[in-house]
Amino acid sequence: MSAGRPREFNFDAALDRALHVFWSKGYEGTSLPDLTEAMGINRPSLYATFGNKEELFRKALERYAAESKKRLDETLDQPTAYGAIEKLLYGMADGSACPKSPKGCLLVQGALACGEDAQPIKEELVRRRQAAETAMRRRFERGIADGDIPPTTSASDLARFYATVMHGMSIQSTGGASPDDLRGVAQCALMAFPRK
Amino acid sequence: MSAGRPREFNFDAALDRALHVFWSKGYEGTSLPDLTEAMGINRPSLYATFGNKEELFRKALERYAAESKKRLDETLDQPTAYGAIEKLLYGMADGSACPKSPKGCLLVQGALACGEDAQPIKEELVRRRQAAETAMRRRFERGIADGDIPPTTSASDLARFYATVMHGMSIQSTGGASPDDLRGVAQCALMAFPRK
DNA sequence: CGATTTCTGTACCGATTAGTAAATAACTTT
DNA sequence: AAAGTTATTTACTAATCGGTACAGAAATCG
Repeated sequence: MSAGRPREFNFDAALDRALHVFWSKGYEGTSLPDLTEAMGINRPSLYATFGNKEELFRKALERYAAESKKRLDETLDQPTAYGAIEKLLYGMADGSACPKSPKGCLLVQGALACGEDAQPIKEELVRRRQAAETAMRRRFERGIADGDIPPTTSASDLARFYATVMHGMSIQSTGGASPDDLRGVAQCALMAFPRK
Repeated sequence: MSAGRPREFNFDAALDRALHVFWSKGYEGTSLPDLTEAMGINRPSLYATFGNKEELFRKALERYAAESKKRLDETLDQPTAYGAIEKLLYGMADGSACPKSPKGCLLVQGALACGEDAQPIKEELVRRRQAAETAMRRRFERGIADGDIPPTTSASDLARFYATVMHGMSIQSTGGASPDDLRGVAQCALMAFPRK
């Protein structure tokens, strides 16, 4: 054990609380009192442990994105590209039912439109969304190589389309759409999947 | 002409400037100095003329939504439901090219995730998005009645799907997607349109 | 003309923002 | 036990937030 007074709170639990606040209120909509109250710590502890508001957000985002990427990769790892995107869309619809998590996707809710201060955060989220789209594109490229997607298909167009649908689902979710509503959206979106 | 000192700025022009600020920065991301600077007026004039920040937003939103609804209704008024949604999606893709307007849709960008203060605004935007979805649903119902959509189709599911795609396109647009990128999305989305 | 009305500009308000200085408390190390 | 290290607490800072009081300016009304 390291020297000095041990911290009285759990790092991961506190970060998780912060994540949930940012997730539901967005970066700009979250105040430091919001954070300290949810995390159960006071301000200097927050600053000493996590840097500042922006760094705290980035740490929370990192945790969210790591978990998120893991699930994405697992979900995309299906025998066929169609099966992969099917599981992804329905997974998102069903995941929206979870009452423990805020609605929607942090990469969308976090900082979509914002003032100058939050611009770097906004851009970081754009990059992360791009990364997710790229993962999907690669899965579709594999699908073309595997022969389960027609070779004339544009993998990047298709990936952009499904990324778009998922972002839209995030909005629908915060707007009060039920998991069943979202399953309907997923079903429609799958009708766009290219077939020979 | 009414008594008293005439105002030195143009009401509509100032409101339009305010709209553009809210549109690009969101409700919470917009500060009063942002507004007064863009509108070319000082604070007391803003309050005397438009109420307060929230009322100003609502007035700007009203103007945006009126214009938006007009275009939506015009666009949906096509001979076939497919033609209507086709024109709507491509119109959105091409509209994103306009350098005068901020990227994305105000109904999405305005207040997606926010703190307590902005919650009423957020809810108002949810209602407006719902209204747009309803207009689309009605067009699809007409399409079913007209016989150009298979009668087994769920108009509400289909409307929710295309609303979802459009919201997603708004996000793609702020994320830097080009009109061409969005046209690709539109093309994919149209593949989901029900056929006999 | 004077009186009235309405807008503009400056200068302010209290509240809240993100961030910190300094004292104390709790631990390890020597 | 003393010294060194780190965390917690309270209290604070400067800046910004949304909103306003008040005085002067510019018009119409009588």
